[in-house]
Amino acid sequence: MNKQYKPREIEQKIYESWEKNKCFSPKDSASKFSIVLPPPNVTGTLHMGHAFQHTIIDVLVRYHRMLGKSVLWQPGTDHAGIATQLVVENRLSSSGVDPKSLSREKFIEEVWNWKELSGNTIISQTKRIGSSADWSRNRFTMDDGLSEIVKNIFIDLYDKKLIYRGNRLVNWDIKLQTAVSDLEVINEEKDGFLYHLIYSIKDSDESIVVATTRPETFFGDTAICVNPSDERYKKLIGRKIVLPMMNREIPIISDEIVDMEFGTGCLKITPAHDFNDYKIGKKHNLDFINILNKDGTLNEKVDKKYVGKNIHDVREELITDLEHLGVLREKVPYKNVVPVGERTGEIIEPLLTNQWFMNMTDLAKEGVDVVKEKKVNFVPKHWEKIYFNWLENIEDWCISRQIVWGHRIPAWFDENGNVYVGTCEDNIRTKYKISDSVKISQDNDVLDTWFSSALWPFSTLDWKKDDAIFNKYFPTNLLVTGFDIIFFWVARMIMMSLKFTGNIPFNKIYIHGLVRDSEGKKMSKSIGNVIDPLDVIEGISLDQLLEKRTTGLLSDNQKSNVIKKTKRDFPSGIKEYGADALRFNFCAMASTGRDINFDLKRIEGYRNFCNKLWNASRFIILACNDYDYKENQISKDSSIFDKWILYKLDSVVADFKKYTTNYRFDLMANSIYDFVWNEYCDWYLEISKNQMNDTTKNNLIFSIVRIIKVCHPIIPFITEDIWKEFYDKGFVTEPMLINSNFPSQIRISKEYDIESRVLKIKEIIKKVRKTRAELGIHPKEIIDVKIFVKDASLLKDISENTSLVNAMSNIKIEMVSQEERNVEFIDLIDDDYTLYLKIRRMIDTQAELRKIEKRIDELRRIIEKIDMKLNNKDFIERAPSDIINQNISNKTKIENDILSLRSLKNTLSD
RNA sequence: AGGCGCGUAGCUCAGCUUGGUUAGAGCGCCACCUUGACAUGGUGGAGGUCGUUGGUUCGAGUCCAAUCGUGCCUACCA
Repeated sequence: MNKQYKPREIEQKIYESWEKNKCFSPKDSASKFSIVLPPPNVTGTLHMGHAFQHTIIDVLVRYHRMLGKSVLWQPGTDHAGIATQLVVENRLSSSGVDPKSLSREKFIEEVWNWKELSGNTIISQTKRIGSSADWSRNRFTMDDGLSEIVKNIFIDLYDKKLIYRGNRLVNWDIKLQTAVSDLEVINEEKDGFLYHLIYSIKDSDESIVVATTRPETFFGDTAICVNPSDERYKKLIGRKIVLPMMNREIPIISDEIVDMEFGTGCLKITPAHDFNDYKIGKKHNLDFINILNKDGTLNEKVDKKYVGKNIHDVREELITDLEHLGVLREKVPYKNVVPVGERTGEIIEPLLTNQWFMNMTDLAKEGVDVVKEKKVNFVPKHWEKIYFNWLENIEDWCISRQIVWGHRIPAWFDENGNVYVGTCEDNIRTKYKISDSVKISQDNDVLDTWFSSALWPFSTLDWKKDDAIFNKYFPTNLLVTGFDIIFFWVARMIMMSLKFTGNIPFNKIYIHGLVRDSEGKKMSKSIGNVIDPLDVIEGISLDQLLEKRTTGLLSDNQKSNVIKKTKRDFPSGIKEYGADALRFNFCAMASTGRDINFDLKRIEGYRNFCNKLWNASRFIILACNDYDYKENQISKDSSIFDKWILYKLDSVVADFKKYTTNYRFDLMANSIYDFVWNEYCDWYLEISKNQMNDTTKNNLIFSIVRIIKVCHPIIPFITEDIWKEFYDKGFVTEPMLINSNFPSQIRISKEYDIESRVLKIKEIIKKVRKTRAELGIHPKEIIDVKIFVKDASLLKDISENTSLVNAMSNIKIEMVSQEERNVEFIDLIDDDYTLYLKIRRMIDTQAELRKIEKRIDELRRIIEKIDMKLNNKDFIERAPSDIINQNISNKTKIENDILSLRSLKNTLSD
């Protein structure tokens, strides 16, 4: 074995051997554990969020696999309609091809080509972090099988009248020229103005003033609305105003929705271009005047001068015109919220269009019920509120998109606009008895990507195709995902599974936090603060990192800042830490759903941990080189230390189980870290050096094998590599760790005082070390120590282990049978024993005395506090007796400490 | 505006559900140590009035109320 742990040399080879040996396919077993991967975008690359999520999943998957279950981790990717289409369009454009010049078929072919080219990137990256998904079952939402299910489900929902076609106001992205989901619209606060416009009232000299942030929509106004109880305007209700420039008459109506306090208390209504106005328009039966073309230009319904101009460009021009006409009364600065398309950054326009909708009322109710009935549970629980809130306010889902990459809607129109839904043209003609003479053509729209994602938990598990697979693995045990995706995925998966399989898709939903940069900012290409998980695994030079971070920035003037920060935070780039360290870090940071601030120093710590584990294994291999290990069991004549370490290891095993059930991966990681480093390496391995007999050798091997197993789900690569060494040495018989069994508790000892006995010995060693360090006595100088032991069991333990105590604190110990008072010695006093240290040489006496005084004062204050409790009648009467006893024994202990300190003080003062 | 989090050591975070050790960890810092698994290491240490104020209680980092700071989500009054 190498002296140093080098992840680069082992990780890829190990992953290949797992794949070659088909380790990720489910084993045959009665009990199962299954999980579907929320499909990542096929055009994307792996980011920290994926890496975090995959780590959590993989820990659970590997653990359950080691428990001997049939484990299926179902992977795959999502076709991401709009995002993918944009990528391909941009590629075509930059190679000089106008995407719009291609036919639908040709364009789709281009997308498939691109998918073949880039679609595997994220998969190979996922493998690089060790994900043990069953790649032989990899699925893609546009695959034939999945597409078939999508189509059939659409038809079924249509036949059940849950999907319908309607002319409604939708969020329209004028750049993409498609409807987008309101989840894909970001509301941004922007500086704007509140424009006060004067409309004159027909057949009178009077006028009315409306306030608006979007004056350009006035071309489409079809009413003015005031509050019915507004004294200022009451008399005007029912009158008409004349729309300036247009000379169109529109009524003044009234509705309680109008806030009298805001603006002028007078609202212009543009039903075809505003969601609230739409509702008012419906309620009051107003005209709906659409003033917009699909590309965002104004149509012939507006003043001639403005026809063909982009609605986002005309505001200034229009305001000038209105000012000339005397229509503009004032312009008040105002912060308003503007809806912006997530993908394009374009202002989203509400637009009246024909779209396909899914009625969500009943589906949502069932989705709420299963969570209320605890059939589906969120971890952490508070996310269910978010879930309820969304489902309880849900509107019908607009499922059609005006793009070409995606599942084409299985609907056909005849020349009169009648709609027919079926699997194909032939099916339609039979189903609806349409003769061949009638021309029909398929709808050009495709389905929202999330429609197919909603089916993912059952469509990927061979629903209606392979009952054996489906019945075995569905419902899945768990969904691991980010909170930002609760609506996109979680809610819709639940609703669609209930509808079509009659069952929930998973019974637990673990919601993890966001991975942020070290300052807590969201990682984003446009801010230039992204850290790629692959770069943490394999390392990256500063130059390459700078190049990565300065491409894709929002603006050029950010560049120098990004360069400065990157140089400050990563002066020599990023070192190679390996996938295991990254995974351990994610586990350690995964507390109760909190966001993670990504800290490289922390990763380094876990890389060091890997090195520690590596070297502990190496030590045991070297130490046991001559030992013929064949019995996988505990020797009868184990020392208390042998028993103690197995006892501690047992509780780590128990912890692991507990922390998988309550999803506390941070505590799991800490439990392992603390045990391996602070107990096993710092104490047991050091102790073993002083008692390197066959029993200990046996116990070293027995324990390290168990440790490697327990560590494997978190850090699979290094443990599998160490396992190979163990296999070669005959420590284990199973060739691959991934296929081995997770340790169960062995409940090693019936001697329940083992831990406290070992603790005593550790305490003696630590006391000596501490005194030595405080007095500045060189580590190499052997101190003469006498010990008087009152407790019989301790007396036995010490006499049997004097050489060990000597070696670990570099002293020469002598057992004495009575108290010794001697000025040459300082006393370290405890309940059960007193230590006398012969200190010949002292350094900086004054500083030492000051420290001792300070410490004595501290301890006195603590005693005062305890006394206050003990002297309090209420405390004695009301507090439970074990608490009182605890306080009493603490007091004794602290008093002993003070005595020891006084002895030290006296010795020093002499 | 409403909802949900967060505020504990220089930094990143546990601990709060179920109140009771001298409030913990990693990193960083200081001193010493190139001892045969590991300097990606060892030994020891310094560092915290648990955001603030009140309340409940024998006892509050933990429960309650208020308040300040901060982050996110939802909805928006045009």
